This record gives sequence, structure tokens and C-alpha cells, in this order.
Amino acid sequence: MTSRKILDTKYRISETAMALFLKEGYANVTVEAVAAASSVSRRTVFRHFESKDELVFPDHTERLGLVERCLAAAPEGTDPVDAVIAATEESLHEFLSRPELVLRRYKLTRIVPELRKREVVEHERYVALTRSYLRDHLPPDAPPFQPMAIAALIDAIHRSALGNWVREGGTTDPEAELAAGMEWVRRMMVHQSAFSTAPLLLAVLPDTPQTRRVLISLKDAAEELP
Amino acid sequence: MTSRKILDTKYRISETAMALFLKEGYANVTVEAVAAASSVSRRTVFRHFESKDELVFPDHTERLGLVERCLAAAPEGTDPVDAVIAATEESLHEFLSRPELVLRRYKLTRIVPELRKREVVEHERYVALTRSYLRDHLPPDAPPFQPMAIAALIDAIHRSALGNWVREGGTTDPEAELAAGMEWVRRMMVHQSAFSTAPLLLAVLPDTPQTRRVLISLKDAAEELP
DNA sequence: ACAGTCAATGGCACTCAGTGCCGCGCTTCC
DNA sequence: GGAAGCGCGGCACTGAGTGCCATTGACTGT
Repeated sequence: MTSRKILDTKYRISETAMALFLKEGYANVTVEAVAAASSVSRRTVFRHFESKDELVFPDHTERLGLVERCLAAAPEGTDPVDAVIAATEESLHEFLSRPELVLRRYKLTRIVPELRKREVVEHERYVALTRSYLRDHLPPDAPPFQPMAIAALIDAIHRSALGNWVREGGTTDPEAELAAGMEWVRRMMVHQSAFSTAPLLLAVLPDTPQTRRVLISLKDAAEELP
Repeated sequence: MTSRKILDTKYRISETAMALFLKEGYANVTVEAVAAASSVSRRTVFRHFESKDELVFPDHTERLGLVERCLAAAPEGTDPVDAVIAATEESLHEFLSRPELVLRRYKLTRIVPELRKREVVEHERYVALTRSYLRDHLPPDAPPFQPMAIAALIDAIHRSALGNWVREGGTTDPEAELAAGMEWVRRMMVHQSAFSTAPLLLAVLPDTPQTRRVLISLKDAAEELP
């Protein structure tokens, strides 16, 4: 149980570091300088952060824990894709609770390649988590690429919504964008769902290659069941 | 135009480095040691590779160039998603032309966190490329998250196919797996395509929530056109 | 055959991120 | 009030990555 006092110190160091990075440039600021500006020793900085680039991501561990808890809390019988979507929405919400941090971080990651790389790695940790959840909860006869594909897809939409928000300086509605994207995902997922024996439905559709493909998908999905 | 001799040196250094990393452990091998084992100076190693971790990815620049050329070579009027898929298939093919390198690299990236991170970053460069291509070539009224979502999706399936192959020691057929995944993507893409005014088609379908959702999608897509 | 040029390399010195170790001071619990 | 635990400062050390200059060696024109 990490105490609040320690977390305060951590965020204080992170803030002064980010301010310095923005003012002087990432490469021109040594960890020594960050320590001095934060009135702590260099050694202490490295006790709170594993590396220099982590100074810009003080919140990642918390968020990862949040997502993990969300997934674990999903009620039995939930569609696993829905569980991941819910966790992602939760994660985005958490992001939006620290707008200043996110906006400043964005400026830095756009400029400093090193920090962008670190950002990518952070997202990968999140994707790895959801992927492993999907691997465990998706029906065992699903194609082998599905866990990774769906995890990457959902994360990409998450990144896109957050990215647009931050790029537009906080004027868009990222939660709505995420919801729209997730609806898109759900629709795309449809023909992967199992079709139970059910009453029939009559449809009149435009006769295009696309429609035919959809119908073939539906037929395949229906036939995969006894 | 990088000459063949230089490339030979680069791959020679990379191979001795990977052998050393596997035998002694990544952290226990200094760049100095790699240089000595390759009969070059430390300075020369850093002329061929930007950093220690890049020693394991001597082929990434080539591959990135390959994908870029594939995308640029796509004939006018090609579905942009198809163009990205074709480039991805080409990239996978290229990967499979160096099985020993890929298999040894896999062993390393599973053990060494630092190298796994680097691998993630490499993939991100590839995704960034295809994303920007999709941004430029997808219809301008497509939802804003689509370029990133599709790029991430295709890359994920690529990674999955390659990952399974490498995990099973080279016994699976990754190109077939990729093709299957891409077919899945194409089907999922369907209701995003534009429907032209076309003859009608009569379909009899099971009446489930899923089918209804598909039909609604089709209707939406059809109505978005005048 | 000889001189001149350019590219790759070697060698050196330097900065700085990251780590191990030890000792100090402050809190907390007995 | 002593003792154990924890966070911190300070120090020394390793090793990655960089800038600079001298050297070698191959290739070209005369």
C-alpha cells in the first residue's frame, strides 16, 4: 500500500520535470537538474521512477491496475469483448480526470521521439493485458488471431479518441467518439457471434458484392453450429 | 545506396551479438564485447546501429522501405485496405526469408524485456506508416478512428500469425493464417463500403439480435448515399 | 605507376543514465 | 526510551551513446 505522501512526491517531481522538459528540451535537461528543481537528490528520483522517460508517465501503473480490476470485476457471463470495452471506457474516463497532465504530456510526446516510444510501450502493456483476458474468455474455437486483433483494435480506437481530443486542445468529446468506435466494433463482431436456431427473417437488400459477402458471412456463421 | 559490403558487416555484427546475448544474457554482454567478438571497434558498432537493442533488428529499415514501396506501387483505384493488406503479406513473406534470424530474435525478445519493448516500437513504426497511408486514401467521410483502427488491426493479425509460427518452431503456415485473418477483416469491413444503387436481393435469415444488427448496419450504409 | 579523394574505421575523451552500497535521520511500535 | 523499519542523501562505479580527429584502404583520373 503506497502512502499518499509518497505519491505526492512522485507527482511533484513529475510535474517539475515536465515543465523543465517543455522549457529547455528533453535532451538538455539532466536528471540531476530535475532533482535539483524538485529539491530532492538524484538518487531519490530514480527511486520513484525507473528511468528518465518514465518521469512523464507517473500514472501508468495506477491505470493498468484500474483496467485489471475492471476486467476482474466483469460479471460472469458477460461478453468478453464487452468487458474489455467497459474497461477501456473506464480507462479513458480516468485519463480525462487529469487533463493538464495529459495535455502537457501530449506536447512532449509529439516533440521527443524517446517519449513517443515510451508511450507506445505503455500502450502495449495495456494491450497485453486485454489480449490475455480475451485469450482466456473468448470461445476456444475462435480463430487464433482474434484476441490480439480485438485487443489492438479497441486500443487503437481508444488512442484515436484521446488523440483527437488532445490534438484539438480539449474541445472534442472523446467519450462519445470512443462509444461510436465501440459500436462500430460490436457491429463488426456480429457475424462472429453464434447464431442459435431461431425464427426466420425476410430481408430485401441491394444486390452488390458487399451485400453478398455479408450474407455469406451470416451463412457461414449459422452453419458452424449443429 | 548502401553497398552490399556494409550490409554484410552489419549482419555479421548482428549475428555475433545475438549469439552472445543468447549465451551470456543481454545485460551481461557489453557493446565492447560485441565489438571484440566481431573484430571491429566499439565505435563502428555504433555507426551501424543506433543503440544496443537495435543489434537484434538489423532488418527493420529494409522492411519498412519495402512496405513503403508496396504502398506507393498500389495501382490507382485500389481499395486502400487491400493495398495495406497486400503490403502486409509482402512484409510477412520477407520475414520468412530469414527464418533463423526471426527464430533467434524471438527467443531473445521473450526473455529480455528491453528487447521486447524495442520490438513493440518497431511495429509501431510500421503501423504509423500504414495508418498515414489509410488516412490519405480512405474516403474523407470515414469515421476518424478508422485509419488507426484498421492499421492496428492488420498489424495485430500479422503479429499473431508470425508469433504462432515462431512459437510452434516453424511448423505452422503463417501466410495462410494471415490470409484467413485478412479475409476476416474484409468481411468485417463490408458494411463500411459504399452501396451503389443496385438490383435487389431477397434473403432468408435466422431472426436473432445479431442478424438484425447486421441488417441495420446494411441499411445505415445504404442510406448514407443519396 | 602515382597522386588525390572519399568513405569506413579506429581510438580517445567525455557526458550522463542507471545501480549498488552505506550511513543518516525520522517515524512508529513495543 | 530503545529498536526496528523506511525513506533519503551521498558517493562511486559501470556502461551506453556521442563528438572529434587521425588513419587506412579502395577507387579514380592523369
